[in-house]
This record gives sequence, structure tokens and C-alpha cells, in this order.
Amino acid sequence: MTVSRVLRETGDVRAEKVQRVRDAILELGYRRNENARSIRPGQRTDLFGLIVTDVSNPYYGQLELGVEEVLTSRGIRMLVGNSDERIDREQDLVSDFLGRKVDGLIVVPVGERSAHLQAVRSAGVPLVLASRAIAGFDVDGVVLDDVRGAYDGVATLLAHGHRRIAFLGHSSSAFTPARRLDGYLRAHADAGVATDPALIKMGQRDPEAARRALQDLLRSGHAPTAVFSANNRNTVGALRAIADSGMDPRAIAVVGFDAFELFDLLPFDLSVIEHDARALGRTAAELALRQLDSDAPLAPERRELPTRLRN
Amino acid sequence: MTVSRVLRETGDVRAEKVQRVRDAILELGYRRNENARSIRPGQRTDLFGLIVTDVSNPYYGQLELGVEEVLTSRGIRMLVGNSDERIDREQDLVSDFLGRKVDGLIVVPVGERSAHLQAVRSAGVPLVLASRAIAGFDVDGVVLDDVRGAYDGVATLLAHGHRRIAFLGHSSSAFTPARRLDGYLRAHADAGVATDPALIKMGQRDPEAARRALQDLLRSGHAPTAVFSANNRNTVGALRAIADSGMDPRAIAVVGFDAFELFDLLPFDLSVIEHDARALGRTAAELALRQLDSDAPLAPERRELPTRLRN
DNA sequence: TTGTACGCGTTATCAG
DNA sequence: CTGATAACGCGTACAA
Repeated sequence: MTVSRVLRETGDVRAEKVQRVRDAILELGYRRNENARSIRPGQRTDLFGLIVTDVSNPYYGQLELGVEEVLTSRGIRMLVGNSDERIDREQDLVSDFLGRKVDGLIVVPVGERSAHLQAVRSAGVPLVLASRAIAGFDVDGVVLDDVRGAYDGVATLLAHGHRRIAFLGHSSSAFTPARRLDGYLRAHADAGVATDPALIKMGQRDPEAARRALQDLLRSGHAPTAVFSANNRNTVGALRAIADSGMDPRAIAVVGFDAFELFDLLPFDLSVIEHDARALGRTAAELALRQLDSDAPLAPERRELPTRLRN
Repeated sequence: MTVSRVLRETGDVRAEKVQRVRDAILELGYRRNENARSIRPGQRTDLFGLIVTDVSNPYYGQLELGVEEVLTSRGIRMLVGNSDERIDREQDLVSDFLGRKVDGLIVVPVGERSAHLQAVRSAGVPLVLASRAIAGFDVDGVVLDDVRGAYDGVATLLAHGHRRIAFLGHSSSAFTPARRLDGYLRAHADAGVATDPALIKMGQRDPEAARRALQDLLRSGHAPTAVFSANNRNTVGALRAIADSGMDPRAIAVVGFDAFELFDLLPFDLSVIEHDARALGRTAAELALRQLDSDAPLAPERRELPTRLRN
């Protein structure tokens, strides 16, 4: 009991005894068991869960950094899980993290299924969706201003006279690519330019798939004169396809969502839609902490972070 | 007790009661408390700690993925900490992770201090150093074959006739950059080429510092004709400096440790020393599991992973 | 096959 | 200021 008081610095232990306890701790290498600590009711674990779809994607690395930054300042540690875009892995991770009594959970959701996430809410654990949202599932979340970002990028291409702009997207059903496609379509509509469904390629999850998709388009009878790619995986694949095609790499204009290092030094006609993944992570963590700090349940808050076109 | 038996699937519960328990669990949303579980002596937490110096660096993202991959296959979760190259943060994280009773710890060590890591050993927790080592601290570890990698890269530059090759490194005291510098020096020695200390710039931790370092060299009286950069941060900075200098970007040959996406499409005379960070992560996790699975303490094992020069 | 007693390491509470 | 007691949720050992 006295040791407990010393470690928690409650202040009601005689100075001389504090010293003796401290000495003994050092001598014995004693360490308080945080798990035992947390099983008492009402106690926090100072542990958050973070689930991303691909830890090796630099974009999510930045997000992770932002989350870590905010949590560390509050003395909170982070369990990290990789769902690999698989809903079953996401479900396992969520369930496991709840079993470990995380104080909060930040998830980049794989898809539209939300039953397991609903369970997080029922368990009273603050939940924040980061980078993506789930239609009809009303919880705290941070996303980018995808529609405007895509709109601005495509509008620029249209303003430069392009009339056949390919769209390369990842999942065909998910929230974020759908919003980016929306921006693409609206930009066309506002410019009075008809879109060609044959130019819209969805479902490329990695650069190689994206490369093949654009390669097919370039070899088809009516190739695009420009490309809009909805994420950095598709941008990389698109550049590969252009480089492989043998044509002048600057003959096709590319606008891609997500910036990446040195993109401006590449010998392509390339612009990127830049945004701050780290700030997105910070915001997600802050939203979760806001819930944690509040006694009463709060109304879900959705934030949108700005994007910026760079070339 | 019966619930416990059902969840652990010990098999000695009547089928009908198993069903009733399962129904109740679903109805109540009951979830076993893993922390309470783990405080019983001899019980594992199925939790590992991973400490890296920069979660947002894609290299460490790959490493994290490799670790995750192996651990997940064993049902082990991962606490991730970011030391930000600061020894005090590393110490805090190690201490905290021990308090949470991790079953193993994988660390990319910041520097040469190892007292806090010695404590990990004393606590009987499997410890593996990844990507870097600490002189005089003999524990399991995985590193790259830095010396040979650097040697090969520099030897190629020398073979192409370069006689003034700049060296751009990160920390001047740490293990890994020292090994890479060693490779640089040996390649010169073997070729009978004298090195110029003025061309060796250490301590650039980010691209901007590296850019300035090379900029200074290029503007000096006797500029290098080639650059060897010891990590991807320095490579990025070096390319910026060359691009900013106004000279023909292919006039200076660059060889850099660490590959990165699309490097081959950049309009520079650039080769990279490639390696598999994911495999490094996998190996680190396997070494830790090897300790965990062994009853007797094992002799420390050091592995070196190969590198490959690509252009 | 099911249940009881106990202890893991911690802390709130109350007694001294 | 310090210590004793009880309880958190779980699983081993043993009893029924």
C-alpha cells in the first residue's frame, strides 16, 4: 500500500519512507503491473487501439505519427493493427482490442460493414473513423475534403483543354473513392463535358494493377489525354504505364490524389492533391480524447480537412 | 467458471450449457478481460512491444509490417512506440512496455545507451535489436550487411572513374552510419584512392539538412563528382541540392542506401542500395519468438541481411 | 459436469 | 502517516 502511494505520488507518505521505498524499488527492479492496475473498475488502461489498412503505406505512417503525437502527450500508448483491407482481420482486431480494454479506438475502416464497430460504441469505448467513413454509420470521423480535392484537380485538367480524362480508383464500393469519383463527375458536369464510362477504372489496389489498367486504356482505340488517379497507389501505377508506353512522358497530364516525396522532380506532367495525413491523425486522436474527457455522450462530430493542388 | 471453460474450449462442459452460455454472451455483449487474464502468474499477455525511431519513415513502415505479419500468425498483438531518435523517449517506452508485461520487445535503438535495455533482459523479456546494433551490448539482432552494401556502391563509383565522392551520413556516432562509412573507406582503400575528410558530412537527420550539406560542398572550391548517401533522408536531400544547383542533374552520380518508390524514373544518375525492410521485421519477430519458445536462455544470435545495388 | 476457494497485483476505503 | 481489508476478472486446484 505504501509503495502504491509512493508511485502514485499521493503525497501522504513521510519523506524518509518515500526514500526507502524508492531505494528498494531500484534495488529490486520492481515495476508496477499496469494490467493488474487496470482491472479495477473505473480505471483506465491509458491504451488506445489504432487500426489501419496498410501500415507500410507512407500515408498511414504519417497518420500513425499524428495519432502517436497527441496520445503520447497524454501518456497514452497505442496498440497498432493492420487490417490489410480485410474485414475479417478488422473484426478480429476490434474484438481483441476491446478485450484488452482500450480507452479509445481509431479505425481506418475497410468497408461498409459496421456491426463490429457498433459493438465498440455499445461497450462505451470512444470510436473515431479516420480517413474514411461508413455510409449510415454516424460516429466521430475525420476525412479529407475528397470531393473538392478531386473536383479541383479534374477542373484544372479540363481547363487545360483535356476532354478524355481517365479515372483510376481503388475499391469500387468504398466511401472515399466514391467521393473522389463524385468530384471527377461534377467537374465534368460543370464544364459541360460528357464523361466516358470506358475511361473509369475502379478496383486497382496496388500499383501493378493500376499500371495494367492504364496500359489497357492507352492501347485501346481512344486513349485518354490525361489521367486522374484517386490515390497514390494508382498514381504510381499510372506513371509506370506511361513510362513503359514509350511515348513522351509529358504527353499525358496526370493529377493524382496524395503527394509523395520528390514527385516534383519526376519527368512527367504531374500534379498532386496534397493533404496533411499527420494532421488527420492528430485530429482523430483529439476527437477520441474529446469523447473520453466528456461525461455525457456527445453528438457525433465529422471533420473535413482541406486539400491543396500542387505541381 | 463455466463461462471461462466455454471460452477456453476445454471441452468438459455439456453441449446444451455451452449453447446457453454462448447465447448469453451474445445477448450481454460479454467479453473476457485479457488484462485480468494476464495477471495470473505464468500467463502470457500475447503482447509485444515495437519501438522505432520514426513511424512515418516508409522504411520503418515496412519493418513494422514484417513484424506484424509474423506476430499476427501467432495471435500476438503489437504495442508501437515512436522514439523520434530521442533516448529519453526510448527509455520511457521501454519502461512502460515492461510495465504492461509485454512477452517480447523489438527495438530500433536510438543510440549507444543500453542500461534500460539491459533491464529488459533482467526482466526475462526477449529482446531483439532491429536495423541497428549497440557496440558491446550482446543481444539478438538483425541488421543489414551495411559494410558490403556501402562498399559495393562506392566501388561502382570508383570503377566509373570518380575520385571525389562525397559521403552524406546521419548520426555521426551511431552504429549503422559508422558501418556504412567503413564500407566507403574500405572501397577507397582497396582502390588505392585517398579520401578527403572535407567530403565527409555527418549528422544530417532530415532531407533539408542533407540538402544544405551537399549545397555547401557543391559551392566549395573542389566539389565532388559523385555522392554516396548513407540513408534515404540524405539521398532525398542530395537530389534536391543537385536539382537546385542549376547544373545538369546527370552530371553528378549518386548512390544511396535505401530504395524508394519510383527512384528509377527520376532524371538523375542515381543508383540505390536496396534491401528488404519487411524481411528484416520478420526476422526480428522470429528471433524474439525463438527466445520466447525456448525454456533455457539462448546464446545471442546476430543476423545480417543482404543488400543489392540497383539502378 | 459444475461449482467453490483462492490468489494473481493493484487501489479505494477505512481503521489506527 | 501507515497498514489491514476487500474487490476487480480470471484460471488452477479441488470438492461435490
